Amino acid sequence: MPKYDHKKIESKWKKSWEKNKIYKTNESSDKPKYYVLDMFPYPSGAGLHVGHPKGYIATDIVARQKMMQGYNVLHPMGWDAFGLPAENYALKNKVHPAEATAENIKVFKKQLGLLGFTYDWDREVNTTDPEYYKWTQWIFLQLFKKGLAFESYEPINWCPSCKTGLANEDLEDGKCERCGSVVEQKPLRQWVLKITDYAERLLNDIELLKEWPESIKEMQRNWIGKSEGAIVKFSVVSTTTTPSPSFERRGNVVTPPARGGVGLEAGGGWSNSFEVFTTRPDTLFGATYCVVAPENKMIDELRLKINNIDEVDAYLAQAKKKTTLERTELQKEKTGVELKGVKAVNPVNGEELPIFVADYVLGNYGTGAIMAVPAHDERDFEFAKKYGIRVANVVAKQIGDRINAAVRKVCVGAIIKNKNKYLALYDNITKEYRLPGGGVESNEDDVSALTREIGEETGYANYTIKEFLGEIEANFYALYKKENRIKPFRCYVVELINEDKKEVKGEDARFDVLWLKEEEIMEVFLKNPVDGGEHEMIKRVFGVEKVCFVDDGVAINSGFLNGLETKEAKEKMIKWLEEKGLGQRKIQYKLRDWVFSRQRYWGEPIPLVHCDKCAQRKPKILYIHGIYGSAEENWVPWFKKEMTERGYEVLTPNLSNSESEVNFGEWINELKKLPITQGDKLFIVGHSFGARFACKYIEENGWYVEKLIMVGPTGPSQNESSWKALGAVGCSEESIESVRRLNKEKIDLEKVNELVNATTLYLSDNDPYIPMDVVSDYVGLVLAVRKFHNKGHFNKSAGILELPEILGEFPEVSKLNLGWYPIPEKDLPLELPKVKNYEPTGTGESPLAGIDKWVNTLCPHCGGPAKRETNTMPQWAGSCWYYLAYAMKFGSKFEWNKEKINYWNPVDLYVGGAEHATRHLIYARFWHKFLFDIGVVNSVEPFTKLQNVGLILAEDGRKMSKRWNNVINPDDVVAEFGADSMRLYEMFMGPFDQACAWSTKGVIGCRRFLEKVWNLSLSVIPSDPRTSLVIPSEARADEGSPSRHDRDFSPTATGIRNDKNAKLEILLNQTIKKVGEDIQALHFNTAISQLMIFVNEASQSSVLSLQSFASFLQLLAPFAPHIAEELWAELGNKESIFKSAWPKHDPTKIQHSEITVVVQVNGKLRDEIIVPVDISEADVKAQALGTEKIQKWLEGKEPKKVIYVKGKLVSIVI
RNA sequence: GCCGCGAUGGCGGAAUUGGUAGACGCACACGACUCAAAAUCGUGCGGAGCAAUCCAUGAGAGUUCGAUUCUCUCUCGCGGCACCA
Repeated sequence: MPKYDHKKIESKWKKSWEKNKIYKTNESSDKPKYYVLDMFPYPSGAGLHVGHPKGYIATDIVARQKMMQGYNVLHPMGWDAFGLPAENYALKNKVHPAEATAENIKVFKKQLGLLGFTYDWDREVNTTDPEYYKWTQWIFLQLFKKGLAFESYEPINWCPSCKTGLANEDLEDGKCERCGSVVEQKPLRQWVLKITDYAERLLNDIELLKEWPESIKEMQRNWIGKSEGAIVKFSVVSTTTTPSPSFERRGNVVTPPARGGVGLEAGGGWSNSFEVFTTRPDTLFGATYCVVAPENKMIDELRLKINNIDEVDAYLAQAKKKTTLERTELQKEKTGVELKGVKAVNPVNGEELPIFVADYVLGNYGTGAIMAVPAHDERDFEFAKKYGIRVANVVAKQIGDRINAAVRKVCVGAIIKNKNKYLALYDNITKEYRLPGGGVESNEDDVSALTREIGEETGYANYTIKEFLGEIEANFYALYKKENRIKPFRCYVVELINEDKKEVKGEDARFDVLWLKEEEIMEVFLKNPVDGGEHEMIKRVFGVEKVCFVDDGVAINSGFLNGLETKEAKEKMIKWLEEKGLGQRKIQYKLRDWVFSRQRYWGEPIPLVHCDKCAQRKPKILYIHGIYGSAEENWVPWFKKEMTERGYEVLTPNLSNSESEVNFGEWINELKKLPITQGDKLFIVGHSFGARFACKYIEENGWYVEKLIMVGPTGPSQNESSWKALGAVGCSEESIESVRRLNKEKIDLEKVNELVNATTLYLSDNDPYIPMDVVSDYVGLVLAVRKFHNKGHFNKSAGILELPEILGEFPEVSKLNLGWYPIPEKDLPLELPKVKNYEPTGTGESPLAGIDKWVNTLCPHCGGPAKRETNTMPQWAGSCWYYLAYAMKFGSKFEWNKEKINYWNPVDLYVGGAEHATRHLIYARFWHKFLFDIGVVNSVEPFTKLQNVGLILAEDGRKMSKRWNNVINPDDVVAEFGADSMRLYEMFMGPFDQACAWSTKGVIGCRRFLEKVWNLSLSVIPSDPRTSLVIPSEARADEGSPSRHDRDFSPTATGIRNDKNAKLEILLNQTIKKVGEDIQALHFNTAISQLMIFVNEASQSSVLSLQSFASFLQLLAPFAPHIAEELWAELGNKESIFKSAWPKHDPTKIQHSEITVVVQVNGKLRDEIIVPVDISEADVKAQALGTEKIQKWLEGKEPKKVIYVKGKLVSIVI
């Protein structure tokens, strides 16, 4: 047999596998499915280095093992090919990005091919393929239709070098993640995805991700950044007496939105309130000033009331110039300017507080304004110190538990001063700080007690008592004595005369005497968790609150909150605010909406069209009243006024209310006369009978409705008592009969559901006509149900003349995307036009904007002239759903085949770099949840198990990079040592998820191992005939019977049966067990180590059977597929090793009949004994005690205790 | 600053329901084979000591018969977030 020639073997088997399509996967299989996925690569021009394939090797190993274990395995590969680098490369080299990408993919594919992966290339996907991005666009359109994509003009992060807007996730330290340029804030029209609507679910469902690394989950939690707190409303008063001139806008001010914050009074007055967000509503009494962010529009609205507006403007201009980077990184000192002439009124105590503008408050978090509580917030504290603002302490440290506290005798304590330092004692036993002092004995006065204590505890003898600070009550847990205490504590200031001291003896020697500076001693005591009165003493000596206290504690100086712990105080304050209408509970997230447009060429076109004419049309609300109802009663007039102010057109037809019966046809006819046309943003509110009728109307009309709100709707669940109640208020029999009739008439709820984007149902617990049960009448609709208390039938007889809750159902008009229409789905994909000039413009316009022929189109709605959206999607779009695409591929096309998608979904194992934690992995989870919501995938989460790949560093320990000239190319490694050696080495380097430096010597070590295997085969496989051992594919290794084989080389037949043989058999079984388990756990390094142990042992023992060697090859096959396949064939097998069944270990053969038990004396290893495996505890103990060595260690003493750990050790305690 | 993770021979690393620390590989040393070298095979390989034995898993303490594994404090390194109220 020839020497191990990797080149020959590897090319031979690659061809064979390809030809026989052994990796071809299909869904028609009765085997269980297993979906292993790699994060698909971005095909860069540089090609692969050895680090890239590490993850692919791991998935390949798992895929091959799973195949052998009888799973139907999907292990695909594709290309994430849109994005800036390809475009930049193309620009530089004057080739079209499509061509450059195709070229790069070719190189990548060839490189990957060298490593012998199991990809089913028939399922290859490429995000830049129009057939692929047809579906990226389709998903975007679904998001658009559900109101989750909206047009925004807020300033966004703009990279001046990449010339495009970026999402929050695309920044690193305020710099562009791609090119490192400092990002600017630029107001820009853009498309934004409302990922924040999913924030809560993205956060909660992290719980479901049991098999994700904890670190990634933590990063996602932090990124989502949930904070619970409250919104508090502060009113603003003017302190200037000069009457303001008639209101006039200055400068280029954008019309303020109606949302939150400051509103203008109708008469053109000035703003009179603003809102802040806080997580510490319990500290409201401690607010001593307020801060608004420079971006906050209230400054403009207040400007006529601000006396120092020039100074403020200067600050705003300066703040605007600062980049995000400067605002965060160069944050050394906080700056700000007071808005003179106005004051904020603290709602809880009416105090007038100064208002500042300062850029330490962010415009895009919370409300862009804060209440500042310097005593309990580090940042506010810093700012307050700088500007000399009052600090008001309203939270005290939580001290002992009063209930179980022992009242102690009067104590004295001292702060000892020496020059500018102060003395603190550090207790080495309890690890706490305290001040010298102690109890006053019955025969002492304060001074003698103090003198005694200072002497005992510090040793100092020469000092004068300077000042008595008064008595305080200290309530605390005394660690040293382990009890709760309350003590009257009398405080003195003492000054040292000189440092002469006596030795400290006895119990008091446990103290270290520390001399601390003012700041240090405050730090030590004000932050010390245990406080025996020191906190208060320090405050009295140094003046109040020079250190701010941010922890939870007990409310003080806080009116009705006094004495409550932080948690309770928060709750009580929120309740108070809500009752008074001065604020409400609020949950805030750090997660920002996803800026989804890029002003570049190489991305998916956004499939929307804008029609100026249609944009002029207001969104419409159709209100349908109930029987005997009208549009002039109940809350309708109020509602009409409110919504008209918000920019909606509210249609409230009075429908014919015949005394005898309602004529559906007539109602429909009357509604058809209303000025509503297809394509209008239409909202429908139906009350009572009007609600059910609304469903009927939608069904017949067939137009798309943004939202249907059903208030106390009639339904088949209404019963005799509701009819009676109706009769009682004078409803005629005929009318009741018509309601009954419509209730019975079938409404196609499924169709209604398709036409309506969202449905909400309002019910009241004391509605005389509508029982809560009507919910079940509408289960066909995906609806939100809101149950109200005590609102009757939502009419004037229940006293309902306003229904404030309903206002929240309607989005701001600016988020309704007026004038925007999706292109019809049948026209997808909207292909990226082929152009000559795809350079970014840098103006904020996409290069596509310059192609008139492409831009100008017709409005899908009115048929008039319209323009296409010219921004493209970000690189992350295509990767949000690619794992589904592999299951959707049919030839060169994709098809949303739910059955096939759901066969594979979710991904069982997903392997990739940790750098995607807060981008791809959040974006993909978001899209997946959305797809679940619209019913096109069957799981809430896309990836069951996630595994991070550790980086491979260069041999010098640095990152592999052209710059350092330390890149190792896999092609070279494969050529020199073979793909099998490289695969083996990359898995052997260390723990899979850990970074590790490349070592060529290490590769050689793995190569040597494979050569050993090769040589082992020489000694095992008889040279002739070659068809010596065939293991049928369905055979299990552990049940293979000798009769199935052409020849029998089993140990029994050859007559070799000895110790060595049994030993090797046990080792093989152990190896089968360990390798199987280790692959499962992705502990490849230890699996390989076990394989090495087996080969070392087998090489030396010369009793290896063919059968055992075959099992070994099966274990090796996932790691080193080529050599394993070659030797497998040498054994005479006609079918691929990957069609064979993964070996199973024999549980009776993993343990030797005799085991070594070690004997410890007092925890130290002293001897070992060899005993039968089934020895009894008594016997093993007796034997252990009996050995010569142990007898020597016992020195005749009786053992106190003998512990036996089964099969491992005996521990003797003497 | 906050959050998370980690620290074991000359190097990569193994061992955690607490039970023989250093598996496996690399490097190194010696020996065999060879005229010689490479390759290969064999032996050794944490430190100290002739040895018995002692010391050793970042440092210090604690719990335990017994700690790399659990608890506390600290140091260093890596990753993430960073004025998010």
